[in-house]
Amino acid sequence: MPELPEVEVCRRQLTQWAAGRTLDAVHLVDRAVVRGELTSKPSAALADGGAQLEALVGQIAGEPLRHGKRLGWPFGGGRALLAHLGMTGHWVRRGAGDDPPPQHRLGLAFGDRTVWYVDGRRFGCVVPVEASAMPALLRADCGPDALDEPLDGPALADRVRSRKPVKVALMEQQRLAGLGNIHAAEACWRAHIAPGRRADALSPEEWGALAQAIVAQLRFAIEAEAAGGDDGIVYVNLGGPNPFSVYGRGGEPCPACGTAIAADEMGGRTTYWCPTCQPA
DNA sequence: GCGCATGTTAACTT
DNA sequence: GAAGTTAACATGCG
Repeated sequence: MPELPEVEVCRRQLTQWAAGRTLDAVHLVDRAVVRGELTSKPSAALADGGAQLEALVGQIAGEPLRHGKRLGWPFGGGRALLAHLGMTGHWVRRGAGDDPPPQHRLGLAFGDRTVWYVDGRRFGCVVPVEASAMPALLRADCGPDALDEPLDGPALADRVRSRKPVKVALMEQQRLAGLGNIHAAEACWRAHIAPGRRADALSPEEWGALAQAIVAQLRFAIEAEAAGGDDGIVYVNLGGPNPFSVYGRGGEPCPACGTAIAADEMGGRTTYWCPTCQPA
């Protein structure tokens, strides 16, 4: 599930659940979630991953940082974890004696509660690193954070301009860190820009509208998702009605004008837009 | 069984 | 070099 808003909600929950507390024990259920670098391949498991995590026991957890879709979580003793949620990763909290949630991969025990990393599809991972290196690794190969380092129209144009469709370029983390398939499409809808427009064909006004739309979309999503339960993430896109304006709504009426939402493949991902509000 | 899925990356083609 | 396509990773769901 995770794009920037989902990762930010995880960051806030980990802060609330663990920051300032001593890590009492580690339950490494699936060794493959500990990797030597941020990668979606479980086959890249770290050989001594268990020992690397055990080295954190007895240390005090700090407050996690976020850049784009990544987390960087400092611990005492000069250690830290980088984390990526992949496609299905999330963190939940349970009582120490409770059954862990299904598909639990890693548990971190703090007092009478355990924080579980859950990831059905196993594209997500944690990476043990030195705390001093963590901030740089956190943003390596990434553009500015789409929420915390917002760009104005001209700066956004400089970073995102390319011959690719604008929605595809918006998803490239080297240009701008944090947008994925859902929120890139939603931001384009908010800005009245067709996702298939070439990212070198937007006017200055359109770049300005897109810059504002990105921040508005991310703030909206974080606010909606932060309303989730205390013991686990409730993503806006899990269960319940679809909260998005165009994503996943092919054929349904546009919430603004009633035109049927269009769906097509773009850069290998299904893309949704309103042909009236977002004219080609 | 089939197609699809919110992420990332490598390999190959145009 | 830029951009598009496909596959791979592993799993669940409708």
